[in-house]
Amino acid sequence: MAGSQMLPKVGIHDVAARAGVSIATVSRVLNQSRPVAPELRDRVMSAALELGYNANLLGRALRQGRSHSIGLLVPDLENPFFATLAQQVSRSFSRSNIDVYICSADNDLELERRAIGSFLGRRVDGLVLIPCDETLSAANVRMASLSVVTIQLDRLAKAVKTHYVGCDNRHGMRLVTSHVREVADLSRQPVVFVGAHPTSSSAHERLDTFAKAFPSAQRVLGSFSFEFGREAMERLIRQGLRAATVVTDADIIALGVIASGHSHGFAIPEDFRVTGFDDVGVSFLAQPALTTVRQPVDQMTDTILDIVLASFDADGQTGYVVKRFKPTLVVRDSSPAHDPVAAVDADARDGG
Amino acid sequence: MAGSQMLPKVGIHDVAARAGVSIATVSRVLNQSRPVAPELRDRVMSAALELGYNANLLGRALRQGRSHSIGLLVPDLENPFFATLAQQVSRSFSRSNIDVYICSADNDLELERRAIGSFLGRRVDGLVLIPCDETLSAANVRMASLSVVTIQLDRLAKAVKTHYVGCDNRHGMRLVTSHVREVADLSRQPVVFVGAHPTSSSAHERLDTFAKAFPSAQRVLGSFSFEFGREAMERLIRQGLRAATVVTDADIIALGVIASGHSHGFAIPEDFRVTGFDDVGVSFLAQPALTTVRQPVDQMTDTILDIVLASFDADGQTGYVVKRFKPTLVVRDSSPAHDPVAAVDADARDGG
DNA sequence: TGCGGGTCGGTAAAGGTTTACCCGCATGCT
DNA sequence: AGCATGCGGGTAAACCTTTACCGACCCGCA
Repeated sequence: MAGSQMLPKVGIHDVAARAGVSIATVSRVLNQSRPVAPELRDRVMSAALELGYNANLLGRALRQGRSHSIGLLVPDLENPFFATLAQQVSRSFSRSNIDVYICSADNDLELERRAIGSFLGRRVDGLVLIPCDETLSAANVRMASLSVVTIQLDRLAKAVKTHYVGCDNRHGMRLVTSHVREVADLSRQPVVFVGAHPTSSSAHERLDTFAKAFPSAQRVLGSFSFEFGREAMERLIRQGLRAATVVTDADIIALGVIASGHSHGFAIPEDFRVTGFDDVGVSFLAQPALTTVRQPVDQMTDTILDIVLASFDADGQTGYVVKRFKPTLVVRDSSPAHDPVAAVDADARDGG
Repeated sequence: MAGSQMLPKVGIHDVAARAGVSIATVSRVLNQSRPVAPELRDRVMSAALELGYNANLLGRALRQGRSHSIGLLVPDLENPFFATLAQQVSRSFSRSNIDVYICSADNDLELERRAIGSFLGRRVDGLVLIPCDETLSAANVRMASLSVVTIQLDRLAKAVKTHYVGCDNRHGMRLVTSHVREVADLSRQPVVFVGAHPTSSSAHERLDTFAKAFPSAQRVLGSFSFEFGREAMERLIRQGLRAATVVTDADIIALGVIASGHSHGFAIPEDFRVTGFDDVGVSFLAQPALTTVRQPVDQMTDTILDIVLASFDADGQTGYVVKRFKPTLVVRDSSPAHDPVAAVDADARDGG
């Protein structure tokens, strides 16, 4: 059950034999780690080419103690925000010729543990983690951080010291609440929160900040998914809600909310205003385009690259980098700046 | 620039020393590769536990010639269909304790080549590829297939023999065209195609089949992205199109089409009917819910697992597995079965 | 001419495992 | 009692690199 002919694996010895030199010379030519006489160099190069030599990175990593790769562990690839982060981390690191290997923990602590263990066993040079759970992932993150430079991304596990790169969720949510307050005050319509259970630091921080701004507002909690957004909205409508501003803590949830609103014949933003968080690709294509909070993803992933590269040189224990980027509010049609009617006009101008 | 204290790496020798046995015994205990006297076994186990031993998988893989991992290379993680495939491949393989490492080629042939080279260098036990380009990826795929069991997924590179798992795109598109033809014939409205350039086999097959069914229909071609779907629809509307059935070859494109239609004030499905392909998670939340073609993703990834496992036992060159699953048509509101008015009633029944 | 130093090739060790092979011991059978 | 057998432990080789170290050679300078 394999190809027509699996080529016999060719190693550095084979190349050396064919070129009539020692393996050391081959290695030096291939890695340019020391000058080699032009004639030998050519012989080695063509031998390698003819044999189709492909270095065994296991041997190299074993010897060097470096694998030229990092691991990236996300809780769920189907969450488009994490997919975007993954793509962008790959992009940032590809510039430095460091392979990025992505794993999904599938929102499961045991899988998260296993994946981290495998990454460590394969001696990745760095580990970027988006922990599943604010408290329960702590042990997993700690295990990683003891062996390799570890950067938590977007979410932060409690009580474990590592580098962290994310956005200022409290600031982001404050942008939303103050944006939302104007309309809410004028219309005297309620503000409700639909978001993930605060079991991840980002959900936690966003919910906290919302609760401070609207202490008595109703809150419906669930998971980071389309389905939950939809169910939550169904429930609210079933409870008799007919007009409100719905603040969510993730675009995917907001999309579910909007879908449910539509399917019940409500108009957005006239009946319900909706806001998201993250600014994933789809959100500006939602109908209506989603007001949301944008995170500077490429700056974030560039910072991660910097941390990893810095960890290579200075292996003395410097402090931990903790970087929270300021997110920005992107006001779109799902929750217009002032009153819905004006916004509809703006939309018509824009679209027509 | 590291943790408080990076623990010194503990190897099998350390465990052996602490347990007062030889490294062979340690290895045998840890892998249960041969029976060991209970007393020694316990000593080894507790020694390993106390030292926090974590096997170096590089050493193991080097020795065994197997890494207990496979690579999965996708063209673009931000395409939700590929994200779903990736997630599901991970799930299937996690049951067999084989790590799945995901890389994104970012739709770039050179990155694709590099990623495959790295996977091979790290001696993955199998490689699952979704080639970027039907013709230009051939060399990359071939390189992989010469070294390791290679399965092409969803897309098939021309003129290179490997295993293949995908869906019957022609059948899927025929389901769409015959579904669409009824309405089109009645309403005498045009049918247009909006889809990706036929540079991948799936795009190719879908376009082909559509063209056979509607030879004179207009076609707008671009990339597998929201943005393209939107631009294409903008262009069509600018050209004066006011009512039509828009057949797309991917849900993400369909979502772009719908968004653009909405933003110009058209009603869907009354003015424009729209169909997608793939049935990604968002599509049933689209407004209106998207008619699309569903691929049996979990069956597909289970098949991949079977192929890889089979390749472990029988390393004699058996033939290649080529499996095309029959997709199914999922009719939703974006393109109702018969006439739009009836469909709106159905929607109301369903939603209310 | 003799010697110091620089250049560059080779030899061998090291990195962490698994496993083929060997050996000692105990057991059981004749 | 003697021998075959088998169980279970250890030693060392092998997997594929990189690289420290050595040594040969050449050049230039005194």
